Formats: sequence, structure tokens, C-alpha cells
Amino acid sequence: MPKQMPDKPTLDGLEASWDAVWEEKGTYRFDATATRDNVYSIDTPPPTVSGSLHVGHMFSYTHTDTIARFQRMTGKAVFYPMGWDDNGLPTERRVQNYYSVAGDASMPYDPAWKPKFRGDVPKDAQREMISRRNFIELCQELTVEDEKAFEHLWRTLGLSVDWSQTYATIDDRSQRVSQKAFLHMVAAGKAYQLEAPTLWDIDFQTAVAQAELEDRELPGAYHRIAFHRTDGQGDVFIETTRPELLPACVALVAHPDDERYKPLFGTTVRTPLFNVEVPVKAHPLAQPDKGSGIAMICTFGDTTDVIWWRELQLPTRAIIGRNGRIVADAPEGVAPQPYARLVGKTSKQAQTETVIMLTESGELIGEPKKITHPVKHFEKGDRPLEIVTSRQWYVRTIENKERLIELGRTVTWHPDYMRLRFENWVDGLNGDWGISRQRFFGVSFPVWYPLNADGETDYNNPIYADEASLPIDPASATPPGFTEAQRGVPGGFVADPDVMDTWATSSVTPQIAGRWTEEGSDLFDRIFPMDLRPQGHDIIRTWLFTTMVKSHAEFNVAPWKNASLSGWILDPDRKKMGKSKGNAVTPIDNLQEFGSDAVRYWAASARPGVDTAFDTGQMKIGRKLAIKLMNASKFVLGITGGAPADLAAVTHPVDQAILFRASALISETTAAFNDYDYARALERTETFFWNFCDDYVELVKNRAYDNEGIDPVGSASARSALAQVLSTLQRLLAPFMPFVTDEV
RNA sequence: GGGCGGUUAGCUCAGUUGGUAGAGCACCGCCUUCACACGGCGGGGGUCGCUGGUUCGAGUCCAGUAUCGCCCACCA
Repeated sequence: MPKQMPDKPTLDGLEASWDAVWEEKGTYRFDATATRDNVYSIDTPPPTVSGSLHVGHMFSYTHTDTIARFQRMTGKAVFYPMGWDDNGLPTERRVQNYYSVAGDASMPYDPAWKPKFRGDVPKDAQREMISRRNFIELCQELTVEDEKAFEHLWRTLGLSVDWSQTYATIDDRSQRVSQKAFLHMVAAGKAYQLEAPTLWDIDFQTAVAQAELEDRELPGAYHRIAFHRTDGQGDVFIETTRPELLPACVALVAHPDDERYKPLFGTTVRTPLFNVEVPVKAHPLAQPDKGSGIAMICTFGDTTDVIWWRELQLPTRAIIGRNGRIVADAPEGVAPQPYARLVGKTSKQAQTETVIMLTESGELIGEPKKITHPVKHFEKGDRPLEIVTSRQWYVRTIENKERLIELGRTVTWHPDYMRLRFENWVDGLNGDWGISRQRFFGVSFPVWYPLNADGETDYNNPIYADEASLPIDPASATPPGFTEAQRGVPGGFVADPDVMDTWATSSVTPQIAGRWTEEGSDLFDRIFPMDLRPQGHDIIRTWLFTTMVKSHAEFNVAPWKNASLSGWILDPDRKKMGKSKGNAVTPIDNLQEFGSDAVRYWAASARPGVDTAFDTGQMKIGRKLAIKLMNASKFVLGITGGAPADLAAVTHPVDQAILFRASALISETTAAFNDYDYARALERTETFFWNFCDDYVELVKNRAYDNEGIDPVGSASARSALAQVLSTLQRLLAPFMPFVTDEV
């Protein structure tokens, strides 16, 4: 029903009132009967609900929303779901602290169990061990509150999401889809398990994937150490930053063309202190200009060690345990006396002790030379990664590099150069994708292993769950053909204790949102491959890449037609916001201060992919624009009485000219939107709007009023043109400022 | 070492077939006249990183270079 035109239009309160209207009318509901060619589907990024809200969220989600609103206005049925990423380490850590619990994958589910504490954990409380399923239930309980806060923010911001299409990455639907996709890959030979050296976080005690690594500059020192030639011809000097790995040394290596070391190839040397005979080998990866040009190979100091160990077929002498401490038993052949002095120590402590021993024995040459060097870390971890041998699940990527790049080229990238980041990442992969994690809050592998008569696990004959039984937790469910009483006993079975990496779940968001293979649902066929994947450019190597891998494995097509990459929000010091402490702004405050349309204006002013400074000045401009639109509309509607435009009445050349320009603007902005350049569409519309107000309106004002009644034809012409252009402007601005345009 | 992006007014940025440099903010000045003081109008301010080339004409195209940032590789 028409509202009374206010004397003084205001932006205040529009968010709440229009959100209620949109919800009540189901304005943004997906039409599930629409056919694929009339659907526009969006693979919305599920935000990490255990993280805090920040302005970066509003920024990138606004970009997507302008596209969604544009597509809806072209007549498409827009599939715009929302997911919550509650799966993974951040949630797990919060749950541990909030309820004072820890997960134990071997414990059975106890449906009656309740937590003793909720946030009010006494300092001396002992963490209670609970089953994985109980742990997951706590995670779900705790994240519900966060999800509410996010939904409130999104609604206030005016995201035209269909709120009946939501999911959480740990809910049953996500688990079923993740497990099913996994079983398909196993059946097709695209996923496999392998016991191999793995990058390992000693604090979280889990494997870590290549995509989760980050380098940090740490102080270190080159230690020059003497190895003794077994032919009695003197010593060979190596330089190492990790002398504590001496007992793990399995060979020395130099470049095949290095004249200094050529005579040594094929001979052996003895390690200092530990007195192990190791060969001297040649390998092209050895760099003559690094250190002394000859390096010790340890199992394992870094990823190059792994390559040498594999390619030169060297033995294994592992000394670092999964907790990062030196293991109790010395590898075979290692002198026990000096080794005993290292047992139980951390790498750092062991290094100090080794240096003392080497100094005592005279085998450390000179003072260690201090350096700083990059050291690999888990991006969420504190201490450097170690490499330990462990059994993990992998998805084949290396053999599919070419095909993945090819599929990447079937996607239209916005901006286009982001495609190269994807291709560079794929091109640079040096191992398959490790998807198993030794954690609790994640999707479990639907797998058990038989135990032989001696109670040993038979990893070669895994028992896979039936697809019909998914989702399942093997720690609680019993494999086909067994009874629960056989769990953990010889001749029985054990569950796979691991969970999937968080990316192994979020990499199937199109399948989750689209209810893939869900009984009674044909949604997936209507939305897949999806039209758009919007996301930040920082997670091309994770989310975008892994989604491509899964889509390739299951469907052999790219999961979307377009990928649009949003930039970062930078604080005024050009630092990434939210990373450094104290500069994070609460988004809801911005929305209240400037109005959602103004914040959306700021976000939409940034060109696709461009890192953008947080700028309240730009929000002020947006607010000004929204107010101007109100006032201009008040003027036009006041003069026309809200009557629709009669284009036949537009006879005056000035009026025809403005319609002509408006028409050109529609073409230009439509083209920009079709090219995902929302910023251009906004900028052109804004420029036109200000010219319209400043020039055209002032020019025709008196003729439109026609207070004297001397030119009714000219007046009608102006009124119709005003009404028509105002209507055009409302629609062109609607994707950016939905609250004020709907109000008008 | 490889790849990518930026470099235009004090600040944040736009500038799409090459055709006499733009916006907002900030600064200064004017205006409460019937859409707009949560405002309007006007003003000052730029050798478009640098060098060379193509062209009648280059912020725009080409080559080179400097510099900042991001990603990757290296990690003895």
C-alpha cells in the first residue's frame, strides 16, 4: 500500500523494515521449478563461523550480492544459498576451551553425555575425554550462536540470500556428500592411502597439506661439522642448520659436477658422535654454492631430504617423534651413549646438547654462523613443522595437472589474470593432496580395517561403508559383517581414526548446496555446473583448487562457469585487516552509522580483485548518494503525483535527449554487469545521476511545474521524462542500494 | 629465481576502439530561492614512476627500466 510521502525522507530504520518485507514475501526464494537455462546459481563461500566478523566479509559478499540482484532483475531464478563453515580447527579449539573437553577418536558415542562446564571452566579443571561424535555435537551447539550473528549481519547488509537454502559444513548433509565423494574416488582409484613422510605439526599432532604451509623467517645458524672418511683420507666438512639431526643422517650429497667432491662419490664417511657409516652420493638438487657445497641428508630435515631419500633409495633413521621430541630408541647402528643424551628433548634442546657434544669432541669447526632463514610452518601453528612418517589418505592431483589447468580455462575469471594464479599453483604442485587429519572435529573417513589374529591392523584390506549408510562415524558404527563386540579385538576390526581436512569438505559446496544425489531432489540438475564461484584471491590454492579437483574426479567438468575474485580489505597502513591486532572494525557499527546502502556503496566502488583500503569517507559518499536519491525522488514523485511515464508525451528535445542518454546508460551498465564489473556499472550510474540532478532537473523544473499553465504539452513531456528517468535510476541502483530504492 | 598486479591532484581512486587530464575527500569561498543543510554552487591544486619507440596526436599501444605489493619456488 502506498505510504504517505514524508516531508523529510530518512534512511534510518530501512534495513529492519525491508528485511521483514523481503522475508515475508519470499522475495529472494529460489524457484525450484525453474529449468537450468533460466537459473543463475551461486556457490556462496561458507564463512568460518568461529572466526570473528569483520569488514572484509561485508566487502566481498556485497560484490556477490550486486551480481545476484542484477541476474534476478534480468529474470533469472537465482540460487543463492548460504553455508556455515563450522568444520575444522578453529571451532575445535574453541570447543575444547569452552566445555573443557578433548576428543578421543577411539571412544564410543554416548548419547546421554552432557558437558560439565559451559564457558565457566575453573582453572584447575581437567579436560574430559569424549567421543568424536559427542565432540561434534558440542561444536554444532556452540556454532549455532555464531551462525545467528552472521545471519543477522547478512540480513542487515541486505544480502538477497535465500535463507531456506542453508547448510553447515559439519551437518549430516555435508558429511554424507563428503563421504560419498570420498568413496567414489576410492572406487575409481583417485584416492589412496599411503605410509610416507608427511609434513607434521607437532603441537596439533596432525598432518598438514602443501596448501596450508607458510614460511616464517626465523633465526638459525650454520654449524660446520666434520665427517670422517672411512678410507682414512681425512675429514669432509658439511654445514647444517640442524645439527640435532646428526643421528638421523643417512648420506652426504653433492652436485654430480662438483669437482671438489667427485672423488668422494661412491665412498663412505662416518658421522661424528654417532659413528654411523653413510655413503656420499651425487644428486643434481645439491647446490655447490650453499654452505660447503656438500650436505647431509637426514630422515627428515626438510622436503629436499625426502626427495633425496626417495630418489637415492636411502635407509630411514627417524629420530623425531610425533610430539616433536627425540624418540627413546636410537636407530640401528647409532652409537647409544651420545644418543641417550638427546632422548626426550625438543629439537631446540637437542640442538643445544648436540652442539655441546660436538664442541667436546672437537668435531664442530669454528663458531656457528648466525643467519635468518625461512622455515615452513602450519599457517595456524606456532612451531616449525617436522616431517614424520605416517599413514595418510591422498587424492591424486599430480597426474591430473594438465586436465585441471584445462578445466580452469573453461571458467571465465574475473579479473582474468586470476586464472594465472590458479595455473601457477597447479603447475607448482609437488605432491598429491593429503586429505586426512589426526583431529576430531571433521568428517570421518567411512572406513574400518580388519585386525588379524595377532591384533595387528591390516591396512591393505580396508572395509568401506555402504553408500546407503552415509553419513556414518566408524567409531560408533559397525562395519558390515561384524558385531560391535569385535571392535578392537583380534580377528575383529578398528575404525579409521582420522577425519577429513576441512578443505576436503568445503571442496564439495556445489554438491552440498545442490543436494547432490539426495533422494527426492532434482535440485542439483537445475544448478550444476554453477554459474558463479565468488571468493577471495587468497584461497585460490585451497578452496578454488580443491573444488576443481573434486569436480574433476566426480564429473570431469569445471564446477562453475565464472569465478570472481575479491580483493583484500587493507587498513590505512596498507596491512591486511584483521591480521594485525587492534585494527579490526566491527561491521555492524559501520552499518548503523552510515546505513547498509552506504556500506554497500563503499564495497561496490572497489573494482573486482583490487585490494582496497577501509575507508569510511567512501561510506559517507554512499550515504550522501542515498539521501540525494531520496530527495530527488521526492521531487519527481511530488511533481508527477506518482503517475507512470507516458513515453508518447515526451516531445521536447531536451526531454528526448535525457531519455536517449538514459537508454545508453542502461546498455552500458548491463554490459558491465554481464562482465561482472559491478564497480563500473555503479560509477556510470552515479555520474549520470548527479548530472541528471544538477543539470536536467534544474533545466526542466519550471517547465514541469508549469505554474502558470501556459505550456501543458511541454509540462507533460518533462513530467513523463522525469518519471521515466527516475524509474530507470531506481532500477540501475537497486543492486547497490536495495533499501533506499525499495523504499522509494 | 619464476609468475602476477599497482605506480594519475595532499589522500582514496576512476579514466574500454589513442583525440585538449576526472571524481570524492581534504582545503578555501559563496548560498537556507518552493527536492535536497544527513545539503547546494564555485575555486585553487597534476611535467599521468622513468627512458625510448609507433603515431598527425600516447595516461591509454610497444620495448626497456625503477619501485611497491601479492603468489610460488628455494630453505643443507
